[in-house]
Amino acid sequence: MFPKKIFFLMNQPMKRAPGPRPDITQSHALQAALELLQTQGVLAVTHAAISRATGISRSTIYRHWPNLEDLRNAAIARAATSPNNEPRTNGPLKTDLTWILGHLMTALNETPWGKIAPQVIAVAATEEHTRALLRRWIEDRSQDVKAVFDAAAERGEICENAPVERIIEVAIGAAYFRKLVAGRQLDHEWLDAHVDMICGLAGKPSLQ
Amino acid sequence: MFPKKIFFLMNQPMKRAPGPRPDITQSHALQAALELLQTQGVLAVTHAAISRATGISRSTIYRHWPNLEDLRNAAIARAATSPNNEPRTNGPLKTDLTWILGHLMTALNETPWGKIAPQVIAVAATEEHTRALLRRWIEDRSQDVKAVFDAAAERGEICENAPVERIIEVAIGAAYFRKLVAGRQLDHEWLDAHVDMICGLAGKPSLQ
DNA sequence: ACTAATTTGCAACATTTTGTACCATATTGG
DNA sequence: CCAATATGGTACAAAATGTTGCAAATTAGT
Repeated sequence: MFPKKIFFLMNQPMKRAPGPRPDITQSHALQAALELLQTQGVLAVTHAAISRATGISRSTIYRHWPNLEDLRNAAIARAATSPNNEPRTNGPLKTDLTWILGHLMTALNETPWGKIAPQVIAVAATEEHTRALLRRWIEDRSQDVKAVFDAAAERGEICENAPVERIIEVAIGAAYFRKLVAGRQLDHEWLDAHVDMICGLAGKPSLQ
Repeated sequence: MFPKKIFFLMNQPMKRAPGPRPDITQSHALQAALELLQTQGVLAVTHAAISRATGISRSTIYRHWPNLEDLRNAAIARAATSPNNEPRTNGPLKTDLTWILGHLMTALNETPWGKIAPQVIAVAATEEHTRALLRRWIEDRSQDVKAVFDAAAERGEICENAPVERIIEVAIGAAYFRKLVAGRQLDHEWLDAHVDMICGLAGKPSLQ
């Protein structure tokens, strides 16, 4: 017992956690919350529903997240982890734009983010953390596109007085609006036409 | 009593409704629901909250709308009534676009619709009627802009192979995204630059 | 293998909200 | 004044949030 006491005194926290890994339960619960959010909206994300879906008891869920809002935020945060999209900045502007906006398109079409984004936007209107998360996501995407434009500018492919910030906003905003608000499809036909349009806004007429 | 009986037999329904005008209670309740939706999101729209805000009893609210979803939809429908924006189609494209997109700007900035739109978009993901309402609103705005473009085309101000449908989507979508998703400001400076951009997409180079 | 820490599941409980039903009351057209 | 109707209040069942206490299962360290 003597060495144990020494050990205890040395690193006070004694942190290691036994019991079934909380990571697993957390992961399951968040996954279930995310699916409810995707398929049935904010109102359907309840402790009872998650418990039914995962088999995790209600009290355990309360232990991990003190209230429902925290759980929702955690689930949203998990879906908002940016896919590491290295933007390509070698080729001509049109090629690079097709690459990076194609990534945005698949993110909206095929990842959880695309499905929960409308809910996130609604929650962000009244909830601080979610608002920050949304801003961050948009900022990240904007930076990706900006990198493409900066490289194109360096190669002299861009009209000097082009309002790059606004063009980026239009490039991303139109995709969001078409898919999430208007409920129309984002496909390769759309992508090509969209990229043409954006290039037309920024590129030098002589290069088109 | 004889004439009364005759009257009764003549127009059977006997429809007139005594008691305090239901229109007023309905109006108050919907107004309260709308304000809750604007300030605190979907989750805050409850019978109790509306009752507290208006003084109308809970049972009366239930009589008017059998469940909460109906009440929400009614409140949303009330805010979605299109402001009768007669688009101007006389002047040059740039002037007309500034007029109609200025109306869109003020709608997003100053009407209830601008504040509840994020909530509406979220609800529309899982609720049929709201989805239809949202589509309708967007369709109406698109038609306004389209009228401007059609008139400009008639005057020969528009490049013939310009993808008008896509340009309209971008014109409206960018405003939505900037205001509702990115949380940035729509002001006259933005409007002028945006109109310039849109004109650049559609107009003949010779006219600019 | 044993101990001790920690997580989990279960049950009980108070509170809030949705939704229903009934009854007395106030209002109003005829 | 009468009859129809809307309203307010209360009572009630069901579901959801959030809290608390306790027994059982799991696991790191000795």
